[in-house]
Amino acid sequence: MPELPEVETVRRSLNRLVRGKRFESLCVFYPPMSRVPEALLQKTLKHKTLEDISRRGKTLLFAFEDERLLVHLRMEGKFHLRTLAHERTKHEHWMMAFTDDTALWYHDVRKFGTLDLRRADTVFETQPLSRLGPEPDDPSLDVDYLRRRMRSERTVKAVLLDQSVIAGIGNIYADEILFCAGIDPNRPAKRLKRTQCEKLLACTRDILKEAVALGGASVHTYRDTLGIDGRFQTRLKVHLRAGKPCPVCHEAIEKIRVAGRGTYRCRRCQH
DNA sequence: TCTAGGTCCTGAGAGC
DNA sequence: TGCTCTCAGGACCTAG
Repeated sequence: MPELPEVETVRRSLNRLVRGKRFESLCVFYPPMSRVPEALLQKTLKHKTLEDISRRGKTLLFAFEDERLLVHLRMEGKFHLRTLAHERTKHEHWMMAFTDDTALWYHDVRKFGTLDLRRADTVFETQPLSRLGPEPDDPSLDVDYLRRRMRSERTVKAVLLDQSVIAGIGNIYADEILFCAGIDPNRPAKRLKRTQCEKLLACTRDILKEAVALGGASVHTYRDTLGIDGRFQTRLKVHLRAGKPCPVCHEAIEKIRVAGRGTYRCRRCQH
């Protein structure tokens, strides 16, 4: 599933493929996916130039001059650049055509992805982006902030997955970050000590930075826009490794359920 | 206000 | 072989 590193990889690919193209039309084949009527998208974006594609958390922002098209890939969303003559396949749910007879097709087996529209001057002041916490590399994300947000009855993993705390962390990286920090995902967040918050923050930054550099992790069905696999999956130490030996102590990795999510941990290394 | 759980959705895999 | 059931999970909504 695309988390921050995978969405960042998609963003970079899309910038290479479609930046500078002019909007011609947009067709939504599965209406519940779009929070804006198709006619309004057409009217608002018509003849505007796609100047840039940026990212906030796991959301992609297509900058069409003074408008922002917000795309969330959720579980399985991916893009393919095709010609206008392409025949729609079963899982392609919307398509954005450009004036050069190319089109960006959105493919999503589970239909969880979303499409939204905001004005550039208010995009960060309105939901959903206004709810997001700092990016992992944001200087405002420091130990004091993290300790404040960890004053919760919830488990550490639930807090890490909360996008209003840190934007961009999903299930895979939450498991890897907690293993790196030696923290049990089931531990109540409020019981973390300052040194553990420091370690958690350092691991968050290190792991996400490395994952971005490697093009994300190709697990489940994720591939970037060009169909190229990421390489971070070879660095996963606990996620999807139930029953396999811990790379540190060789105890078997166990799979449990935390915050409603399948969670992998080493009982011996994580406390 | 905070938290947990249900919901959306489809394909893969297990079990019979 | 074919059917049914369960599981996977990000974000939003609702109930307690």
